[in-house]
Amino acid sequence: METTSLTIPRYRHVYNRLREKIQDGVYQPGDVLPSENVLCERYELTRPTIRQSLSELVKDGLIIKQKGVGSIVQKPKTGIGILNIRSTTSSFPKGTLSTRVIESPTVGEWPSDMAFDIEDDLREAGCVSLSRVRSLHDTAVFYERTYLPNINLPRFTQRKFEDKSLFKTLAKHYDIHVTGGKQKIRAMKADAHTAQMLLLHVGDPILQLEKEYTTNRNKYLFYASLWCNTDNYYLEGAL
Amino acid sequence: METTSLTIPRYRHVYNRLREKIQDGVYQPGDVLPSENVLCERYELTRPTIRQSLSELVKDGLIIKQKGVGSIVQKPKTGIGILNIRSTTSSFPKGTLSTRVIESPTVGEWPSDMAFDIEDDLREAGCVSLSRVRSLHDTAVFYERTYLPNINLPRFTQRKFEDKSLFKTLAKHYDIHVTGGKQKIRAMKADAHTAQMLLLHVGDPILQLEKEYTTNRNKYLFYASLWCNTDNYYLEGAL
DNA sequence: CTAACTTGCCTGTCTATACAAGTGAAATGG
DNA sequence: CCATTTCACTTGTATAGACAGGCAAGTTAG
Repeated sequence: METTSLTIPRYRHVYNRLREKIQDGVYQPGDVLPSENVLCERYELTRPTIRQSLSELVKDGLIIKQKGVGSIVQKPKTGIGILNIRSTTSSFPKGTLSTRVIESPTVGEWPSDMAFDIEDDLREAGCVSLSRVRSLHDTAVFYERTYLPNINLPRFTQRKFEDKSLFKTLAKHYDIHVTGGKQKIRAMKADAHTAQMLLLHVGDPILQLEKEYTTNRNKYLFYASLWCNTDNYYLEGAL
Repeated sequence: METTSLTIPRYRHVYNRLREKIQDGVYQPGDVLPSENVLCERYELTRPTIRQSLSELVKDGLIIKQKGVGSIVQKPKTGIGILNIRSTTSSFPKGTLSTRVIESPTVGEWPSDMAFDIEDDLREAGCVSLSRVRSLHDTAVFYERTYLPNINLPRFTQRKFEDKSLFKTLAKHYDIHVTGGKQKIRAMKADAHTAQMLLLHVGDPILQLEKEYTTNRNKYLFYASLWCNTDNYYLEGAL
């Protein structure tokens, strides 16, 4: 019997609430969040749990903590927040990012020029790939190709990703949660295809990211390649 | 009275030990680290403390954790590990990275084109800047300019950074520890000066990083600009 | 021999508590 | 009025223990 853990951890619940309040402007940049002890009372949790929520906000760069002072809300990012682990869509305020699906999910082979080594199990299972272009304020900012192992993903190729994020789809329908990963970054010249996708000229400098995501499912990794136009927007992230 | 905290936290001590053992090959890639309970006994600490050490190793991408299995050692990075918070020198095995000082620490003004807003206090204090070129296997991989506020840094301009890292110098002589930060990344064409530093041609695609570091000292921030040649080495980091 | 079950080990989550140490404002004393 | 001390509040570090849930190997029943 598969016992999917549909209960989200409490620290994540608090993280979500606080993040909403920061992104909605309830807590303004420069403000100090309620102290850890106050949050303990408010959410009826103990301090280690609250601290775990706050440390996730630090990871995202939404707050910084100062000993003897508190948790200070940071100014929202002006660039593209895809350096950290959150899904792309959740890195932007609602409505600012638009997505165009170039290639719907298709079953096929793994690409030959993967930036990461993949295990034989995954290679044999084959690969589901899709590609999208994301735009910010009507300028194409990045072109993304995602590769997932074709294991236990019933009806995946028929799903739509227009409005939903891939991360949420994986979580909701397949109980797959991203737990971590690695990335590689380099600068390169745009080739013909990428230039077309990002509305640039061939040879323009673009930024390439290769990502490997680990999940709660043992040995289930998936991959994404991104090409970014950074003429107007930096990539941003916390250290 | 200044009471400098010269005792390092225990979780950091364990982190350092484990990291040494991983980088020295005592624990090989694919190996499972001793379980948390075993580490508790070995270092005579409790599990939350051990877990904090391990979570730092996860941040660095040195291990990943798998529920029901353990902490699995990852393959060492083949690229440049400057996306995370560690100092540049500590991101490389000893002896692989060479540093050439282009401009020794000099007191002057802040640059006019800073990627981050700086507070008035810092601006008025003036700025100490230095620049270095770092090479990996005889190829120049990045050119780095560092900017520090000129506050309480006696004899700083006379110090040498040839062999020591800036992070260690700040920690040892001034008790300044880096606690976090932000970064911005973009792709651009090399200008004349950068091309000369990195032995490239003008117009070649290079990667630019702007970093803002926060420290344990209240309101003491410092900054670094990096230009990277990613022709041969990716930038790598954990998510 | 194979499939189902049991068991032990492992990490993930959470509680309850304690003390150390940094910060800033209020109280105090000259 | 100003400098110093005190104090309340904050986060940082650490202990001790509990229960859940994933994983793999060994055991047992068919």
